[in-house]
Amino acid sequence: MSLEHAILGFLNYGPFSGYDLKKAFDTSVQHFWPADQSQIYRTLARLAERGWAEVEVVRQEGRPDRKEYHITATGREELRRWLVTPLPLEDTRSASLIQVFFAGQLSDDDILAMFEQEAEELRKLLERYDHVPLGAAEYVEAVSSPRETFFWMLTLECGTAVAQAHLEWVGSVIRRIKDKQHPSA
Amino acid sequence: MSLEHAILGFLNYGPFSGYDLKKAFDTSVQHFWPADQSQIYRTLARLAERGWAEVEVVRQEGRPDRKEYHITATGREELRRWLVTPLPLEDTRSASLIQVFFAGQLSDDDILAMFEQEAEELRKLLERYDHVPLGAAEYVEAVSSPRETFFWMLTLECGTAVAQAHLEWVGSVIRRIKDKQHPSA
DNA sequence: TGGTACTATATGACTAATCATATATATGAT
DNA sequence: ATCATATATATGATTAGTCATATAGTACCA
Repeated sequence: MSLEHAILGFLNYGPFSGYDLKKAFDTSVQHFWPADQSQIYRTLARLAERGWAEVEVVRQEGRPDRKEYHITATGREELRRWLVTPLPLEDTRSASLIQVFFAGQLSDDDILAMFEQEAEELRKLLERYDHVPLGAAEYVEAVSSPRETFFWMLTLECGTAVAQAHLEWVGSVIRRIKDKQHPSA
Repeated sequence: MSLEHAILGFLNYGPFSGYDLKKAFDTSVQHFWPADQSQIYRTLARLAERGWAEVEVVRQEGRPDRKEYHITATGREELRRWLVTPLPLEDTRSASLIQVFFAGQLSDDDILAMFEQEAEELRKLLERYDHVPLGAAEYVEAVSSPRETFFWMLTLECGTAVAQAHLEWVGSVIRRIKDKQHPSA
């Protein structure tokens, strides 16, 4: 499971609580692996069960107790093993391409609206990508290794490149439909 | 649920059995919506429950009976409603980007191997895309509307454009690492 | 005193999808 | 004979992920 290994990746930088992890996910890897709070907690419990992490309950003043998870030697081995394991290409599941596939029976106006809307979403996505580095700044400082930061930024580059290509394709489709360069029946 | 509507889309062309649908999915929309056989059957049962399709048992000579599903008027309405409903951008889940994110701790050789492997997978994917039209030819003939075919081909165009952009990004990363244009620590 | 917000963890219910497997009929090849 | 293959449908078990909700401590403000 990938979430397990993403969490191990963070734990390898230092101890995290579930609460910490949720914030870390939301500000750094959310654009390619969104994580649900309850799933993070359940996965942490599983990591402990498997011996990949150990729990330390930390009392705090003025705040509820935290359960800090520390990566173990076995956990490090498992992380390393997974990081060098070739992954099969994940298969895409795009509901919006289902809409495109069956769009022939809609009017050109409906279709145009559909694509315009998708273009709009993609532009918003690209803008959100622009703001990720600000959110991740905290973790960049904490780890503060230019090498780590380089690879963090690569993930953003990838998302941007793919979204841009997608947006360009949508643009080309809109142009063709506006110019009536597509079969009407 | 998208699978429901993808199935409705096919039923709108004519009656299908679960067996037919599985073949139709595998040869036409699999590249953006792979569908499991057992899930198709369960979903068909649900479509009938909801009144979006009706079952007709067809006896055959020399073969087991087929259960043909026919779309109903309500089913057509539902399909039409869904097709014009704006969909939120689905969030990406890329395990391989998790690997990239935490790749900093690996050696350059390990990292290079990882990206080379991904490039290889993407090239294979692009080649598979080239062969989709042949598989879909049967359905192109059955429906035989240039307009329908146009939108079918658009989904392939999209997949190709995105995969190509992805591959180009991987290539640029490989080049930078080979040229040592990245932080070593 | 009440309200809100933040920190922190946890569980129950559900859904979509996958995997393995079962069942049955018939054809054609070895 | 028997084995593989194609046609055809179905169920049980499991997993990953989502959503809603519960609980509880503390702080700060009105």
